[in-house]
Amino acid sequence: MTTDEQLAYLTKGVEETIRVEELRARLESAAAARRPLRVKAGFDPTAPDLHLGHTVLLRKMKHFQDLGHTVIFLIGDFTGLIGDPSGRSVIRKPMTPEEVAANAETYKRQVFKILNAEKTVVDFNSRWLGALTGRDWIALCSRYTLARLIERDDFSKRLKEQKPIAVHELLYPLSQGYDSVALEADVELGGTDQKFNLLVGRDLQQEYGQPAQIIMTMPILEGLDGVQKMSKSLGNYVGISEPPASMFGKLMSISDTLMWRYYELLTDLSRGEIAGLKHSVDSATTHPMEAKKALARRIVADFHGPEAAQQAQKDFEAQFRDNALPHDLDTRSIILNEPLKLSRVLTGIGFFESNAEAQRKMKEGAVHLADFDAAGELQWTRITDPTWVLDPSDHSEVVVRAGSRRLVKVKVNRTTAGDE
RNA sequence: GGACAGGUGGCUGAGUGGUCAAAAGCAGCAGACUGUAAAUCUGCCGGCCCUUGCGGCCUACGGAGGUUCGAACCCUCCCCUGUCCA
Repeated sequence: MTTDEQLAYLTKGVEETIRVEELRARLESAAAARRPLRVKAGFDPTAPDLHLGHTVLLRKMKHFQDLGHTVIFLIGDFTGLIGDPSGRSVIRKPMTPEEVAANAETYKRQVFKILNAEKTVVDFNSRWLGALTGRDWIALCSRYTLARLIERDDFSKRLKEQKPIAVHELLYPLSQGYDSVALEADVELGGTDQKFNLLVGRDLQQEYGQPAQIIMTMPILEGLDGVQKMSKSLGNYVGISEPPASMFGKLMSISDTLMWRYYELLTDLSRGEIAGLKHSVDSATTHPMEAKKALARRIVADFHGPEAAQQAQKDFEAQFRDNALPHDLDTRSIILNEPLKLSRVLTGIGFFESNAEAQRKMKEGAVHLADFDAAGELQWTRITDPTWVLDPSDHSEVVVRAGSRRLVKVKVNRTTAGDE
């Protein structure tokens, strides 16, 4: 591959590269020296539950691996104590080594669905940051200025809005920058929200007599709501370990506009191919829902394989188009000896937060029970009476649905006498 | 250390003695319409209980006390945040 081809491959989908010319030079010198580049990306140790938003970055890391470079998957177990100053933050409780190790394992299990395990170095920044002495910290801090730190968007914004900024938060960019020094990183990847931290790394490396790393920022993926970034805490995410049906369903619920963004960031289709598909939808040749199904199928296949993706689509169509039950219907067992209000059952299986909410939703007509009639046809009955009672002697199992997303089969078991 | 301004439900933000479980907006959930899309309309949106009623009870407006028949609202002390001065 020529350098130009490599550049095109590596910068595809990237929001910003600082600087492309430096990357070119670094690629060339590395090739000449037969030395792989050291490519670093940091991850928070507290959220080992990866979602599609993370895969945008992981894909880019993989591209570097494809070209033979070394990817360092850095777990920020030390910086995790500070917390990235993206909100108001306090000093977090240190995690035990066991917790960190457990999270790292979880990471590996998920990350290697995309990354090549053999070409990935997993490291922890507590290895060097934890070893710094007080003097080392002072030395590190002396190499940067307050004015430059508060240039950071989060800081200047909070300053302007008269919101608090704790002093330790200033250490976050410095610590992350120092990681690059410790690792002698050639390239650091991150989301666009990481730009400031990545730039600090460039500066600090030069302060410590190293060539400045090239930084590449990846777009932040919007969550299912299409507005806020995909995040677990906002609940607008698709986890990469989720079962196929759930992934498929969530992807089908995104807006048509967002669909194109997902096509761009979560599939391997080229821009040209995507544009072609979009044109086909715009000209009413392809129904938008079909385009969305294709997207969902593609993404599910990435993590579960094509057969599972195919099945997920079939189930989806059965459930929402034909009003049937999915194949892998969730089943919950409950113990019930006495008749019990359905509202309590619904709260018990986690459909609703409280009995009060369950009753409210029942009144609103959100709750349905499924039964098979004499002809074996599935019949849905809407239960709007909040006092409706489930009698274990009438039902050994019921299928309940609340809203469009909550659907489960409840097995009603009775304990034998004296078995409490 | 001083002066001043603030701390209300997931967020923004009204309310300054009873009619306040607390306006309004956002977010969320549900219903209708659909393609589990968008837009729109409607309802809900602290908890518990039941006889599901414009029902009863509990908890809640930074914390602790106090005044009052009654406090998010008044008083005292404390904690927290910001601005300016030092």
